[in-house]
Amino acid sequence: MDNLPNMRLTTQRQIILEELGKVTSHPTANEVYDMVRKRLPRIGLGTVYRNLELMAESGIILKLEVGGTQKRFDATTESHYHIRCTHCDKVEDIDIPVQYHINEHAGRACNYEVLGHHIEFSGICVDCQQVRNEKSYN
Amino acid sequence: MDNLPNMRLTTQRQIILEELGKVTSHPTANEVYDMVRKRLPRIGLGTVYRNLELMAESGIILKLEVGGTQKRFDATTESHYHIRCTHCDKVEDIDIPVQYHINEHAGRACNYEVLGHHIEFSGICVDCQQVRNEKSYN
DNA sequence: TTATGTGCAAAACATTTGCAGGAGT
DNA sequence: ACTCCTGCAAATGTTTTGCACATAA
Repeated sequence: MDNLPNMRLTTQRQIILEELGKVTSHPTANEVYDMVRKRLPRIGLGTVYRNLELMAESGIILKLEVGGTQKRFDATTESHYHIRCTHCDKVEDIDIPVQYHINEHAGRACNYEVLGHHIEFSGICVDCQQVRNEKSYN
Repeated sequence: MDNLPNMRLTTQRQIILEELGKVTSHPTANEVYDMVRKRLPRIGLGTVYRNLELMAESGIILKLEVGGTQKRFDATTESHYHIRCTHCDKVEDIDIPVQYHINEHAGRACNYEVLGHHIEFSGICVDCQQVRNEKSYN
């Protein structure tokens, strides 16, 4: 945040960043709002959106352009991949090596100036597998 | 559509499918609505949404869970990847081989039952590169 | 005939924005 | 002081839904 000129260090920004840093989930703006509101009850949802957007632009957090209806945010900016549960829509990190070379691959295959890529796996998380198994015993 | 029991072959469905098949772009529901409305002026946007969703569920079209604010749809159901322009938000197919094996990779790395994956590249399309070049001559 | 589908309009969400007052620098 | 930022509320944009009527099977 301090690497951006004209970006003030407000209480709201500090707390948003702190709360985002506390979790390993990939919360939506609304979830961040709920977390932050416990410490700053009067904060506005607009402020949360504005600041998550700004921080993502300046690169101190990551905005996940994943499927689903809501954007998600992540305090970790290192490149990594995600897996989303098709049942409960939870998003988790997945620990497989990032395929840096496929950007060049893609660059050769199209006329775009390729900037990056994101791999999103879909599957069924352990919790939802469990629920399914319990159901099949009925 | 005919592989689904209880799914009637209505004029609306046929035309939605036909129009989607005509284009190689990856139209949003609203864009499909505009295309279809030229032939069926009284069709409702809700009908378009309902049917795109149903067809995607039954596997005769593809719903792209890409970034951006709107869902996009594709008459091609074969697995392939996409690139999205970070300037104009256009989505195009990208012709690099699908990495079937990385699902197994992912399966070993997490406890999910991995169902599939999608790679979304981001970059700048030729049109937007052009615009940028023109601007820099000012 | 009857379950399913449609058009229309309203509702439900997610996100953005305008503005007057508040707070970092 | 002088911007930039915030809270609030209203606006916007996308998708879903309720319902009475229509229509494919």
